[in-house]
Amino acid sequence: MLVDDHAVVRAGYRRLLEDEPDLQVVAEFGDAESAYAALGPAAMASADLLVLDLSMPGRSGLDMLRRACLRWPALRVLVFSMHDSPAMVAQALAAGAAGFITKNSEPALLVAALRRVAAGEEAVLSPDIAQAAGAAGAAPPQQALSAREFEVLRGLVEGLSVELIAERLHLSPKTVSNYQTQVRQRLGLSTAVDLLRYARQHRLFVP
Amino acid sequence: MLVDDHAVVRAGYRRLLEDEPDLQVVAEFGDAESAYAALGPAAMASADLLVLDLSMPGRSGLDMLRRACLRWPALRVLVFSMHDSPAMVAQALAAGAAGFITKNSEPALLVAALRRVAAGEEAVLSPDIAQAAGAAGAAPPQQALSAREFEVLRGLVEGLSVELIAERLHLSPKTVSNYQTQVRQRLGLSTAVDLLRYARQHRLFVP
DNA sequence: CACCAAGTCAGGAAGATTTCCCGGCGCCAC
DNA sequence: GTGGCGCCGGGAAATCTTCCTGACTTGGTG
Repeated sequence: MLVDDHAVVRAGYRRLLEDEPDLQVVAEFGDAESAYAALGPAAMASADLLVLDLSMPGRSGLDMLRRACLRWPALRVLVFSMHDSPAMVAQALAAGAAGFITKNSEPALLVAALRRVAAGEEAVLSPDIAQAAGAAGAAPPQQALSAREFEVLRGLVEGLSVELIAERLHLSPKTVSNYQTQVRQRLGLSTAVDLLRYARQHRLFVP
Repeated sequence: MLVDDHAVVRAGYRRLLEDEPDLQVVAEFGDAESAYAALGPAAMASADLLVLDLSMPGRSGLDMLRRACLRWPALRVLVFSMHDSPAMVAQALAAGAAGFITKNSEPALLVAALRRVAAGEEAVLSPDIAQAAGAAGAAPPQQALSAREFEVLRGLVEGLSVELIAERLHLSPKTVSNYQTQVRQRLGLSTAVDLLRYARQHRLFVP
């Protein structure tokens, strides 16, 4: 199954995957919600792997990933994203992804990664990510963030108010406010502008 | 549907609208929250248009607009405000409004604007706003800021705290705080992140 | 299985900030 | 001069942040 909001890109690597005799695309979706809705016993029976792009409009792809892996533990997901920040990779793996490949990887790498994920391997990373993660292993300040803290940070960086974030995550504004405080002190940032600078430097969310 | 916190004004143009045989007011609200709460499938079925005053207590007008348009993409909103700053107009349109009419427009203009919005037209502006927006298109809108306001904006964009800015400008933190409020209001920006985005878009201070 | 550590969620209370409203200055223009 | 406008901040009220606390769920671990 493929999930990617960019139809052209999606069609592109669909073709690419179908050139492999042992790979077959049985479904594709343009947004996380409809993909999640389509997950069910039937889908689980007919599909072995899910290729997921995280950067999609609307609800966070990360969120969909989390929910999907929770609901269908047998699901094997390979994240296929344009992002390459260690923080994003860490979040994706923690959310239940079995691998993470950047979109500027070689086509052969995608296929290879898919086979490794299918074989049951965990934490399949493209080389560029593996080295970035290695470098960040020494000083990964933002890996200290929990899933929720990360989501709140995303909202803040997008310029959403605390209330809006609370609504999006179905939380009390109070809780979001508390998370905000935690994030700020974990990251050692005082002003909101510092926050945005930090996110930009670490290429966390949209440029 | 009408949303305006000033009951008298609301009743006034309600009458005005109901003088038109093809227009009918099916609901009205005095604050953004209750209006937002009332939005639902039933409301969407019975109402074609929403006339919204942004300047309501709690700064919630824009937020409500954003949330409402997010949740109900089919919603057609005409903002009917006393404000006419290009920044505010831009913000409202960005938030999802289909039109923006100032409260000192001719009554006939409101009716005409409503019909144009109902017909599916986007960015329906009253003449005064259209010309203000046009002027702002050529001349930078941030020139509406006074020197002090500009300096405070710079400090904020640089990520300085209110105290630091006050110290740099030899002012009371209180004064800086007040300027901050003014700047945000003039530019129609609510969160600090919006502020930074604005500065970046207008190439204000070199990042 | 008991147990602990960590994450999630949110309320209360105290403190800090923002916002709104207001008044006093000084400057410039008409 | 007088009215408008920018500058500067005080007071009061509203709002937000911060810190603390507690309940509940999860994922290991001995």
